[in-house]
Amino acid sequence: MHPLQQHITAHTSLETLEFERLLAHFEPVDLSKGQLLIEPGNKVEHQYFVLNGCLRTFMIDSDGKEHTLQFAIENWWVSDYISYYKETVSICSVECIEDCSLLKIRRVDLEQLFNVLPQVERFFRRQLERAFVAFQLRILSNLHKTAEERYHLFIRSYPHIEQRVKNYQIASYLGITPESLSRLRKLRLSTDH
Amino acid sequence: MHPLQQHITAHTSLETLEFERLLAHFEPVDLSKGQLLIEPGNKVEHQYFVLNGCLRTFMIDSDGKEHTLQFAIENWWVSDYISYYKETVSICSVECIEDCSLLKIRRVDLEQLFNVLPQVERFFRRQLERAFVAFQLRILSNLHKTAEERYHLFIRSYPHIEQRVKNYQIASYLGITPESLSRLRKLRLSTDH
DNA sequence: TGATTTTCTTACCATAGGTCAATTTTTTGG
DNA sequence: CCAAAAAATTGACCTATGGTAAGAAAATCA
Repeated sequence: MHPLQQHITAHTSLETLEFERLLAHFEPVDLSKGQLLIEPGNKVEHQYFVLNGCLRTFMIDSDGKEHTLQFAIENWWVSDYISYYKETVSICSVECIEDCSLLKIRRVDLEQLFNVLPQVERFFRRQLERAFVAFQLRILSNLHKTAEERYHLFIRSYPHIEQRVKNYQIASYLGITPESLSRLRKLRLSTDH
Repeated sequence: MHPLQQHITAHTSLETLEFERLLAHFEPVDLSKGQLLIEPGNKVEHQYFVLNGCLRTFMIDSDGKEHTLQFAIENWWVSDYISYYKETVSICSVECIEDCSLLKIRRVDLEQLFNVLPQVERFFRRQLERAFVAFQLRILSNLHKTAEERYHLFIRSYPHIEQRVKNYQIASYLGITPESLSRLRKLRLSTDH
């Protein structure tokens, strides 16, 4: 079964014929490590399903510092969702941390499909519910957990991501400097938590 | 026009007959200032539309400190969305900051309605898109802005909320202590930013 | 494989924001 | 309208994390 079909049907029932109608609107995108899928200042007309590889959505602030909003690996969706939904130019970058093989779909095409395939709209609504919950939990986590607790929560929650990304990228996801992360990691090695 | 109908049709087209079918599934809830709409440890089966009043969703951590996820006033939706969507018992409280008049709908009823009224599902999907964007922006904001910047962003973004809630509640939304907020405010008075 | 670039670590000092405790101000409810 | 409770402020001190800089380690690529 197609990885996208498997992914969708894990969450929402969808006939094979319906899936094929949906799939027809996706186009493959292949990028190599280091390339940018989305650059700041452009319209964001697509979202992307990850077949293979690892990516990161991040913002560069006025001091030149990077802030990571999300990582994405196989079977995750990625885009600059702020700009995708607001229909504004991107404020974030999406970079390939590894060589990537993606499927892209245009927002307007997807919204057209919602009119004829209600189960597709349902899938994306549920996807959004899960993402929304994840971000609410992350806000709570940032509000009351220490950097060390957030780091350990991160590696427990995403062990397969931790191994594929740089520490400075994890630091920018946690909201600390690479130096602070390095200190936390050192601490942990000696006290074996 | 009913405030809920006005709110929905501002975002998604919906026939009056469809609206009435939806409205039939809402029930009024009236609470007075200080009462809890949702208490930790219970199932969260409803979400609520605010007709009148002001509420706050917050979590109490293991140190007894409060962390505010959202405020809600007229024409906003409120619940403990983490538990509502995950279908787990609540980890958050929702309290009435003022006397409140709400309309509640049960999640299972709403999902039934999605099957017969696609425009209702569409409305809630779009609602979720907007909320998702707001939370992504808040994450970015927490990652790189100082407490002072976040405070001023808050009062610029929600001037009508700022006037209706306590400073310690704003502090717990920003992720700082009431004492720190007090110091920021003092600073600002003298340097008129 | 070796040279170059990138990432990670460490040390030292700086600072935003936290903690605690006392006081003042505001709000609440009888 | 007043007493009590809640909220806000202030001051003194503290701590987690940031900033900077330099060297070590790891990754990249010609």
